[in-house]
Amino acid sequence: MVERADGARRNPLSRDRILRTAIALANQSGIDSVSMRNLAQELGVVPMALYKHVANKDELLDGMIDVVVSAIDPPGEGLDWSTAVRRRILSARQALLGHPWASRVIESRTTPTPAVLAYMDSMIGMLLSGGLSVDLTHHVMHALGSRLLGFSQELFAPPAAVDPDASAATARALAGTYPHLAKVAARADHDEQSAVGSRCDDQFEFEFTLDLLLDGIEALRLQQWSSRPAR
Amino acid sequence: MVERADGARRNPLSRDRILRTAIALANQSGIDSVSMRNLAQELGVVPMALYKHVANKDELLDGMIDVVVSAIDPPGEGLDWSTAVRRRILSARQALLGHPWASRVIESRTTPTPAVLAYMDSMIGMLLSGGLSVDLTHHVMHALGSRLLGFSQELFAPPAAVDPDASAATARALAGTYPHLAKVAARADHDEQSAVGSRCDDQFEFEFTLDLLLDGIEALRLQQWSSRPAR
DNA sequence: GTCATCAGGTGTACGCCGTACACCGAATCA
DNA sequence: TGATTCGGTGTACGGCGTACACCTGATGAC
Repeated sequence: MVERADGARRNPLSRDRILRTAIALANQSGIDSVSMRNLAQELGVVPMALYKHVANKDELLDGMIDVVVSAIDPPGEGLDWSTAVRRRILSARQALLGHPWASRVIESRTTPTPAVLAYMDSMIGMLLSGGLSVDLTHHVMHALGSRLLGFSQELFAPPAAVDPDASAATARALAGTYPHLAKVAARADHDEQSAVGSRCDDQFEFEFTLDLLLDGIEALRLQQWSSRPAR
Repeated sequence: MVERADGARRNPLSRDRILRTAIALANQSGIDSVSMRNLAQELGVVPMALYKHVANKDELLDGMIDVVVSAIDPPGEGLDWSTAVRRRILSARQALLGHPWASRVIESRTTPTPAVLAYMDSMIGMLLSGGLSVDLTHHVMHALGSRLLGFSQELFAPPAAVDPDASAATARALAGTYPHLAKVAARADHDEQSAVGSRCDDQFEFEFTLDLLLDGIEALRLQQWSSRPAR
């Protein structure tokens, strides 16, 4: 009997299986629980076995990112550049939304992965064919930054759990020390929650800023803006 | 002799001295080298001694951030909101520029530190007294995000060292796989460097995007924009 | 059919990390 | 004078990434 029922042979390790398991683990238990040891255990294998398929942990993380980024929709056709870019970015956001760890991992990488490069390349293509100059396109890519991939660098993460009592207390304390902040925060809970820490509508904030940028860029395009002195 | 010359007594540990040493260490050797053990050694003390002054490593990092953020200039007086905010943000950028680790640490924190809260509170005050509605101010704070503190979430860090030969080779390889990207990147090296990986003018990119946002916001203010249906 | 090769999983070990806990000397104060 | 407290010490634990030697079963050449 060459085929055994023990599963080890039926389900051999592979880079792909490792990446998919790592992503599932990160989605479910957070990126911190993705250690080589944990991941190996999840796969029913000894930690060092992973190293036959990924060079090291960095490459593992890169691989995870590539899988997620590759799932972003391709650009739509026959749209003006602005709505095409808008839709694609919102699709990227959608793709990353189920992988809350992804943005943090992408940020922490020092070298872009192939899928990210491909995505950026195609995004640049959309801008250029939309009539933006190479010059403007360059600055636009910087301006959009990580927003291209659908996430924004908020200054601090939203509070995990909301204990109404506790946050009401903090709210009052905050109001004393940080009056302006309290004023805005009080408005920020959208009519349905009462505490300072309650959630904003992330999607709205994201689109608000995205449109602010896209509108500004379109205006620059129309006036044939250039960062270099015309000569 | 109560006063000894051995230095241990003359230079007792203190939270402040720990924080300043940690910041210096991070500036010099990178944030990764700021471990409790390393830091203790730097201070000529045993690792556990630190715990008499900071609760744990997270609190240490928070403290480091607070020191840096507290060094941001106070708001200027007698300016229109937009240039006031612009100057303050650029001052924040200046303050963080000598501490390249700071942005990454700030991003990684889940809870804002007092100094960051104070900074944001005063920034909100500038916006409100500049004539922005509470509603608009809220969205503006989200839109500016980490840019408030003078850094932007670039998608990947600049390549550390530039080997002309190697990057010329990569440039050619890139041009095949990512033609649009190569086109923009080729333009991006500002007339003085030749390779793909060469640096952009970070300061220019930062101000470009900042102005894009501020101009857009001023336009919204003028038209009394509101995210809520007027009633 | 036999044997060398080799891909892929294993076991052990090293040097880091953060930090819990018991300890202890010196200063402080009743 | 004796108890208390403050701040630095020493040891130890469980986690991490991963280098390295090892083994084993499948593959391919003869």
